[in-house]
Amino acid sequence: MSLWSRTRNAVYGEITRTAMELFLERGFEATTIDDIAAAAGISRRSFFRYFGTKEDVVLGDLAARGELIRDALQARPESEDAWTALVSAMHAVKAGLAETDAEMLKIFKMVHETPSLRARSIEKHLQWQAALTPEVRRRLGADPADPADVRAEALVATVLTCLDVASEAWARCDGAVPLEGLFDGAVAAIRG
Amino acid sequence: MSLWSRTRNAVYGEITRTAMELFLERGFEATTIDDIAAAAGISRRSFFRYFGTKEDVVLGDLAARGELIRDALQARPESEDAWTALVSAMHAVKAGLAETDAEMLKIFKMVHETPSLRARSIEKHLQWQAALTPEVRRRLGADPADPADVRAEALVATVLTCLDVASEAWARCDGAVPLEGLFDGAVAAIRG
DNA sequence: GTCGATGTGGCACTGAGTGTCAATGGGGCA
DNA sequence: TGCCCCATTGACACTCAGTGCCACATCGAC
Repeated sequence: MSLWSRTRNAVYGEITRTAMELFLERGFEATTIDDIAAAAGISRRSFFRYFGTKEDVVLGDLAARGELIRDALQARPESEDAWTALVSAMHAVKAGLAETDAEMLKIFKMVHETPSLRARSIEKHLQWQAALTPEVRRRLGADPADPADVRAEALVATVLTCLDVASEAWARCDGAVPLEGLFDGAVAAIRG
Repeated sequence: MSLWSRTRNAVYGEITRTAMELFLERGFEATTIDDIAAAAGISRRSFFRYFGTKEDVVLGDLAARGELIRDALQARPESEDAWTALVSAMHAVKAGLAETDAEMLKIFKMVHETPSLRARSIEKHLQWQAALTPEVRRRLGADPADPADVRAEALVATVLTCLDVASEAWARCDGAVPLEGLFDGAVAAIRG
């Protein structure tokens, strides 16, 4: 058990490192799974035992971040209104995906430039949305079974949209303006 | 010229009709392009001369709708603030994609249930966003070259998000609640 | 040491999407 | 009418992502 999971984690990390290196070097679409497998010293078939799709190598841990935001949201005081709590929760998990800002910037740009990555990234955001909505529904005192009550969905989706807009602007200006400020700017534009 | 474009339009329509029939009958992913081509009486290769991807058969004319919304937005009086103009523009183009509400509901559900369709659909929304942002920027008096000014992007993206949330709720409750009301509910939740 | 569970590689397959090429057939022109 | 240009088409081969299957190796438990 211990050895198995250790080697598994090691292989997982090795694939991720190797693949990201290739992606950033020659581009996401120009890198085939055969390339990654060969460079990581595994078989093509084994790659798919670690990652469901090529996109998951880049966006894999993005799904887990949804849980982080949800936890941060639940930690917000009950006295805060839903909108404020959501915005505060987003601030609490602003930690990056990559080691450095420069690397994160490269990844962001790659995601925005590659249609399939962009699409998957948005799918992940939809998962965040699903993870956050119940708590917001609770705070609003909405009937969880009422499908016509879209208030919680609207609030959650809008805050995530603000993050999206901020991320895109951050990548567009090469990280010159801090992401946090851009997010606050977007939030302020919606509810000044 | 005339005959060519006429036959081309005819074939285009024939593929669309045949494919949608198959999609609604046995599902989007269970229908292969070979199935569509065979049913429409064309070759597999010709299918790709009319549609870039299988998703485009379902979402093809969705792209053009972005231009419609932009035109509706430009038609709004200058005295309206950006948010109100955007919401009004959305109302102006609420016309459906399908003949009947029942058919539209089926299509909506298919899109929401199929990951690849869902992703493409959101990509189209991003195109709408790009089409609408310049006009909103103008109305806000923002510097078109300032990448750090995210107000216009935030407003546009949020209104489109409201539409998305409303559409999903509409499909979830089987069209029992009118889409327009759901959209208004989402908008009110953001800016009551 | 044997047994079951788990990881791995190899192979074949489906299905989307692309490039190429020869054949067909309409439209314009002498 | 005959000829040439050009768009469309089908057929074939190809790349690449992703999946199912099977045989083999290896780790841990008994």
